[in-house]
Amino acid sequence: MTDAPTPPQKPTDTELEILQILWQHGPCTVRVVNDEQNKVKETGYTTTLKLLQIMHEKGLVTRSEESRSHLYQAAVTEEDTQKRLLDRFLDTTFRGSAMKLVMQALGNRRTSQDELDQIKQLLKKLEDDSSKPTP
Amino acid sequence: MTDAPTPPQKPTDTELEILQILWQHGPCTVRVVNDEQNKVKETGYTTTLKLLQIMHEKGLVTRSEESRSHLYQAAVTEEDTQKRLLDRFLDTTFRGSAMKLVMQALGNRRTSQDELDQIKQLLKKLEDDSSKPTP
DNA sequence: ACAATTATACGAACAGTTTCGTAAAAGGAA
DNA sequence: TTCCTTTTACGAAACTGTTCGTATAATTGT
Repeated sequence: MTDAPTPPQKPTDTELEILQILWQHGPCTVRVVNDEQNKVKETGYTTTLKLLQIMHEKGLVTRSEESRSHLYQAAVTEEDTQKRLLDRFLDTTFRGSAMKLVMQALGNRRTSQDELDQIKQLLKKLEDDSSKPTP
Repeated sequence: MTDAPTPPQKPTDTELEILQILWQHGPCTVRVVNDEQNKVKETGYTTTLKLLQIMHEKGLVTRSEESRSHLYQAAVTEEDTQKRLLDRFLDTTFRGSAMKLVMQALGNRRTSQDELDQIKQLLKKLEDDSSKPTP
């Protein structure tokens, strides 16, 4: 092994958009990523290319150069990234109060009964765990 | 009235840190804000001053120039800002799924029984409301 | 009144991000 | 082969956000 042990970098907004595309599509060529971006916002092809190259340097994506069109792939999982960003967001915006955030998130948006049930289930589990923390 | 009807701007990270200080302390002089910042991270006085001036231009803060040391005050409420930022964060990071965010937030951090109770109460209220949406 | 301190204003340097023009290499079709 | 298309690589411009040096004005103390 030579390098890139941990890529604990905070992706920028645009980088996150690209990661979303990669998470949803799996390995993609620059062309595919660019097409996806253009569905939302006009973006030059070399702009997308450059971004992917930079993300590669940062270790956010890996790439296969086997075929002429390189295949880019997310090097970080969606959940890890969400967790990292959520931690940061919670601290900077809600001063660490998960509860305030949860209350706002549930209050602001319409949540389906099915989703509410899932949350209730999690709450029950959290309460059970807290009664026997270290088994 | 002349201007500044709505300041719907997304504060930068540093601006948010300053807003937090203003929300916690109420109207502050540059000196006070700078002292607070220095408790966390060394920051030059004129750096703080410049930031506050820019935030003033953007309409994020108001200022009173009555005394020589101007008094700066948040022009946006903490809750409005949290709501705005949460909406954006939810879309960019969790693709709009409030549930996924809530599950992560509750799962990642230790939440007290009291807080869990508050959330359960909110869930009950949400379920009640959904049965009679428009009274 | 004078010096020292403290404030504001302003502009410029710096760093990071995003965009794009242009060149060069690779491949495919005529 | 030669031409056309697609791709990568590279560098520089355009932006944004942050930091700070310096000038100037107001205030205080001696």
